[in-house]
Amino acid sequence: MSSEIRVTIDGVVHTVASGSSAGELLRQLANGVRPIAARVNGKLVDLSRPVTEDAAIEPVSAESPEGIDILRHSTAHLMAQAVQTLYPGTQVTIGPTIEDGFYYDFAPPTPFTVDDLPKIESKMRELVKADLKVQRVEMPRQEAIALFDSMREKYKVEIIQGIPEERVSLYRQGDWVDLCRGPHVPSTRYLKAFKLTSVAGAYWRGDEHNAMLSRIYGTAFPSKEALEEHLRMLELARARDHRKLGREMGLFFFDPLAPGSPFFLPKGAIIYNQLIEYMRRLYRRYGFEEVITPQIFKNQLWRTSGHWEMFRENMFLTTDGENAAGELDYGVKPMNCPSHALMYRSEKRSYRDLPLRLADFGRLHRAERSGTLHGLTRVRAMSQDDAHIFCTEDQIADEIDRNLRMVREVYDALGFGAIELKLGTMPDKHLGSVEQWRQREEVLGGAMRRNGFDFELNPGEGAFYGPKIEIYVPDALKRKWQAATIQLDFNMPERFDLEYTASAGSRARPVMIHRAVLGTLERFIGVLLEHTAGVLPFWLAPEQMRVLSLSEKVEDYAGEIARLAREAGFRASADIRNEKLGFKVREAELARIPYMAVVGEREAAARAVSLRRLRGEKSQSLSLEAFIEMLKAEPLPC
RNA sequence: GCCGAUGUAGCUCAACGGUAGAGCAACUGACUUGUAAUCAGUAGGUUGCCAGUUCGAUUCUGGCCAUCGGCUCCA
Repeated sequence: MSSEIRVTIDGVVHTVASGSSAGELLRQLANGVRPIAARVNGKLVDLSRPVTEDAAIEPVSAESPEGIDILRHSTAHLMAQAVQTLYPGTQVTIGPTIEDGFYYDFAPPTPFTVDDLPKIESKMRELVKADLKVQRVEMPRQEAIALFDSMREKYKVEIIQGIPEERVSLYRQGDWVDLCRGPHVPSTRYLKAFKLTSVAGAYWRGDEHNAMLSRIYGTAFPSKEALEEHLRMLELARARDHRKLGREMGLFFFDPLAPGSPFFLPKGAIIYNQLIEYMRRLYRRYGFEEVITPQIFKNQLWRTSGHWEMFRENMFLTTDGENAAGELDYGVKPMNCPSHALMYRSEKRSYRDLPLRLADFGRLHRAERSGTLHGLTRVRAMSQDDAHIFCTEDQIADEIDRNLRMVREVYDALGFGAIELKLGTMPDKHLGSVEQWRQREEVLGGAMRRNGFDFELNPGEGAFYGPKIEIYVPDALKRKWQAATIQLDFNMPERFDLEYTASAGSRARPVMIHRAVLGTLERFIGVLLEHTAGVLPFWLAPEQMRVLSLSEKVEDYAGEIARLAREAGFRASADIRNEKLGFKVREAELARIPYMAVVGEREAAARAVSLRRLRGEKSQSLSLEAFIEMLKAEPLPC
């Protein structure tokens, strides 16, 4: 073994003694850096890691993405140490970092509550002050199992038993130790800016049949300033919560008598219906035909479709009252696909009819578990911009293309920059052969690539009847919600025995594609409100223009302007109350009205308006005709 | 459904084992207004619901309902 090695730091090669730590080498040979970890030959390691071979060494700063991740992971350890110190008998499980923070799942004698957080935080600060060295220890797997077994950490034992490597690494700080791959900060004193944010229940290994653990969420940053900035951002995001905006803007409300079922007030209904009208215009261009289908079906339909088996617990069941035994022999539809299958089957179909694209804004009801409801984004009563495409297997690729183009057009038009696509692949329970699945997954993947979409795999998350494209959009707090979806279905046509006559006169089975672009309108509106902070594009704004009068003397003129705007097809009103202009402006701003037309005696005399735009700094004077023309020039997305 | 929390006037929030209060909104009046809140007055509540403890419960306890943060599920 050579006693000298060559290390490259900042592009300069140094010859040094083997065995110095990465931290020492960086301190001596790199200029003025204060790393919390190091990257040696591309691999993240502790600063204390000895370097024993030729290597390129880079510092990892607390501010770098990897550094922040290490900081958060180390803070999770710090929290676990504090928790086990304060609550003896608590077992540790896992504590990963997540976007913007970390969590750690514990098995405590009694679940934690938010009241425990300040106590834990102050114990963490004590441990930071104690400046405990964080040391890596490697040992054979069996030895680690014995160690954690002696500590009665049964979850850790289970985790290590699942690790294939023969040696595992542990990290020790003070008298506390945890299994961990690392790396970590050199000492607890590096952890200066953290906050515990919430507690939650979480199932061991994410399975609801397992024990419920007690999870504590927290976050950490390289500096107090960065932490405070993050907390400020969270505050701002909460101001954009669609539930808050819905109340403030008078769009919708909920009543405990219909849990999970929004009531859309007149203004909210405008947004809802404008989105539907937008989709209808697109349908004309993209070749969809809208249909209207029943709401309630005999259970026989759900047995045929498979919903009885797969979805019954999420269905509202009912009866027409004529059933002598009092059975719930009808089900309220949770999806439109069975109706469309019946519609397909209502006529003899030829290959010349395909693709048949049936669109449906029908109302759907799903008995979602009570704990899962969430404002407009997770509801029990909803409509989707739903459609089912019946086509031949050869037509699938074209249809996927068509729908991906539609997705792009819609999300661009509505200003969603950051949509996330995933390909849900073959689940454990599936119909069809692995080869068929791989080929069909490739059809979807190929279509996404062809249309210039990046996507990730969502392994095993396809439907049992076929793979699917899932499109996610984030809310104000970066939670992802699935909106658009495109799913291939080879099962439903089978169950309903759907057929078409092929060109050769033979019988063939069509493929069914389930797809939605906005997804559920309720959810979409929720996410859209959070994206726009309620400042909607002109065509979606519930009230597009409001005339603000300065005094009683111009009441008539104000009313006339609103009337002219309404006659031109706009949603307009006049505020002729006895209030100061500032007050009226403020209310119009809070209602997010795109245009405010201020009129006083000056404007009335000149038949003009003083135009103020929403969130506008200054006003602009223009003639009444020019103003109406300006409204008319506002674009529709299509 | 599970874990934790919350529920007081339309909204945002106080208070408390002994008759529940503010700001905004609503209503009435005055002011006649120039680009994000004019002033004054009036009215508004079985403190989510149902039990229990207590001389007395909005407050303490239990159950239920709803909501919020997560988990699971999912558009």
